[in-house]
Amino acid sequence: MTSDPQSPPSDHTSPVGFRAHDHDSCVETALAAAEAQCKERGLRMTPVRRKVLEMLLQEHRAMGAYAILDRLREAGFGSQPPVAYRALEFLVKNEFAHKIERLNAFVACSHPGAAHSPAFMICRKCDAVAEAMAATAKGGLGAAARAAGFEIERAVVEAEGLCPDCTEKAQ
Amino acid sequence: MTSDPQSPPSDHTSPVGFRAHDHDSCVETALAAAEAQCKERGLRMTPVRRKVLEMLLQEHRAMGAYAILDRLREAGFGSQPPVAYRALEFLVKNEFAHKIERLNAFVACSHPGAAHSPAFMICRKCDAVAEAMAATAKGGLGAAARAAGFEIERAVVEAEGLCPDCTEKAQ
DNA sequence: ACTTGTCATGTTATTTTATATCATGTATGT
DNA sequence: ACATACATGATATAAAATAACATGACAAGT
Ligand SMILES: [Zn+2]
Ligand SMILES: [Zn+2]
Ligand SMILES: [Zn+2]
Ligand SMILES: [Zn+2]
Repeated sequence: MTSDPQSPPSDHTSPVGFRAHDHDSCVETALAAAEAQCKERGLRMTPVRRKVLEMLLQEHRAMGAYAILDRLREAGFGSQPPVAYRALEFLVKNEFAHKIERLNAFVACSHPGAAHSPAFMICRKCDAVAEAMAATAKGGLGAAARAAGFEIERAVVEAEGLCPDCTEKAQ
Repeated sequence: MTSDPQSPPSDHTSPVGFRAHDHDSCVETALAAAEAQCKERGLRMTPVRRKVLEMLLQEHRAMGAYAILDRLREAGFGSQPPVAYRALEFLVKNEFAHKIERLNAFVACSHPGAAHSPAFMICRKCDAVAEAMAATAKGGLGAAARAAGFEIERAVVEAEGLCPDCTEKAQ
């Protein structure tokens, strides 16, 4: 399923979300990378899990658990909530995907493998999501945390706004 | 209404930024400030809204909508979800309170009045919440956003970890 | 005082998101 | 083949949030 048949040739640059890129190969690459990771770390990339990851990669935007579930049903997998939630739990725990708290939705990771604390830019118009690496330990929050004696273990950074496309269209 | 009639003189160590402080006066001050703000801005601080804000200030930690609703019922207000959600919507919209997305819960604002983009430190053990001012426009995310052509309008920053108290106890 | 418009509250019902639990199935190591 | 751990499937329920509609309070203008 090609979302954009004639995507520009080699513009596969960093903040993946908002830049044109060869999506098919991007999906395949990421899937292969995930499989490799699983082998390496002794994890099981089962059919449901792979299917969910594939969907998230294809969409390249945040998807709700029940939207995912619908597609799983169509694809012949189990059709009850736990099926989707369990696959998502696996993908999130192992950092193949992330949860966007603000949307109660999920998105494929753009930096698989690399241990990271992600920051997201979420377009409020088209729901596109781009993932950047966040340096939580630095910056104002890190300083505030140290001052307060708070031990940061994990951080959620979600910026909402307009993606380049939607900004243009809004002229 | 004091939730704790014989509260010890100065051991009311609910964490504002995880620091002991005179909570009663902190609540009263904040409530008064909110009322003043409302007058100034032509908003209506009605009984339900005041009660909810008071609860959030008293608790000084994240509270779920349904916990709030329970207390509203006890206090003789309406007992159906919209009652709580509407009061919360008002408080959040006008920045007297914030929603903690990660917890589906709400917390009173620690910097009322000041226009701000908050960042939270949430203790995973005791649920205490401290609010810091975030400089989203600066920092790595701001840079990434500018590079990607993304217009940040609003940002959620939520750090999870251990507060000083819980860190100590964990020795 | 009466009318009108706006905003707030209350209630019912429903939707959306997420888990708990138990039974069954599948891979893996011995 | 057996024991074990892990995955899936299905039923049921919980938790969080909203839609829709009726009623009530209140102020502004007449
Ligand atoms: Zn990632
Ligand atoms: Zn957009
Ligand atoms: Zn605040
Ligand atoms: Zn704590």
